[in-house]
Amino acid sequence: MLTIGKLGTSTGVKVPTIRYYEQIGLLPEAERSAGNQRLYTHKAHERLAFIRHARELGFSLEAIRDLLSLSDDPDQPCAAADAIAKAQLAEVESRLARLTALKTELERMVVQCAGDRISDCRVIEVLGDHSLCVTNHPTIGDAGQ
Amino acid sequence: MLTIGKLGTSTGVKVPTIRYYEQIGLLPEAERSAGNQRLYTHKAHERLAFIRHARELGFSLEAIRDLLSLSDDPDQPCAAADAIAKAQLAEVESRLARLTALKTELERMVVQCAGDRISDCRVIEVLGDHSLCVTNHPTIGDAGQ
DNA sequence: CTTGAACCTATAGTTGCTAGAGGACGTAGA
DNA sequence: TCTACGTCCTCTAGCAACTATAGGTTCAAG
Repeated sequence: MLTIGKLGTSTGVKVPTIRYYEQIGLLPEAERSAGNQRLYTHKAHERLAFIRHARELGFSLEAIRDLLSLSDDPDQPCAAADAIAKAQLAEVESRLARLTALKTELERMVVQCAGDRISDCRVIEVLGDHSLCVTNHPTIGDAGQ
Repeated sequence: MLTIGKLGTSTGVKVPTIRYYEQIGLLPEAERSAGNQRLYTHKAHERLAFIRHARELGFSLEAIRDLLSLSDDPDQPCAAADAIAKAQLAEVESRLARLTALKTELERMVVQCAGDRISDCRVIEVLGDHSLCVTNHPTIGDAGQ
């Protein structure tokens, strides 16, 4: 049986984060010692490691909740888990594409400044005039409330 | 003079977001019509377009606040603006590197499932066992409160 | 002159934590 | 046995950057 601190160090998840996961129901309520301190089994360690790994891969807590409930029921078809992972992959690919475009633009912006005064500054200039921008970005909002 | 709705559609920023930017002081308080509705000048449109463009490039509102105060004062040296942009570029490059690694791993995960039951599901398997993972991720937490 | 879209304020909710206050527990040494 | 210190407990509030909701006003078209 591990204390919350040991569980934290062994999984690489901060103590308040573990309590938070319990609070939102991602982890079951832990057993308690005589003095009311949480005690964790090997199973809990595995579950938390799963969560942590999925978080590293960018899965939302909601997606992880779904994956956990799938893995709790190993006779189910695996299509649902696959779909979640594929959605995640699509997300990552789209973020990747956008970031690559941003990187290009930032590089152009930063290469050098024409002058040494703000009035000649390429950074400010590019940011102020979208038409200087090569890339196509999605809209931030769609206006109208 | 534009209403907030027109300003929103013309810049691609949602109406509540514009009000939010005013509230946190990124945009100056707008003039009001007789009926207390906000009215925007061309200057405000430019400023909001600048903000929006910078947000698209991933700059934080704090960074944008700094850039705006720099551009309000065009005789200052441009080094500070350059530094902000360079920091942003470094950020983007680091996110890009991590995302690329994640993509590889997700692809491996998704390629196909060995079986059609969860118990054989590669997605669940990979997430449950970090040692199946090739890439090096940063820790989510450093444990201990 | 009425309808309905667009506006107003104010407050609360979102995601995924993190930080702080104020106190109890647990263990090692004096 | 005492005491000190690290770890634990609960609870509440805060972070970014918005988004949503409630309940009311204004404005332009028909």
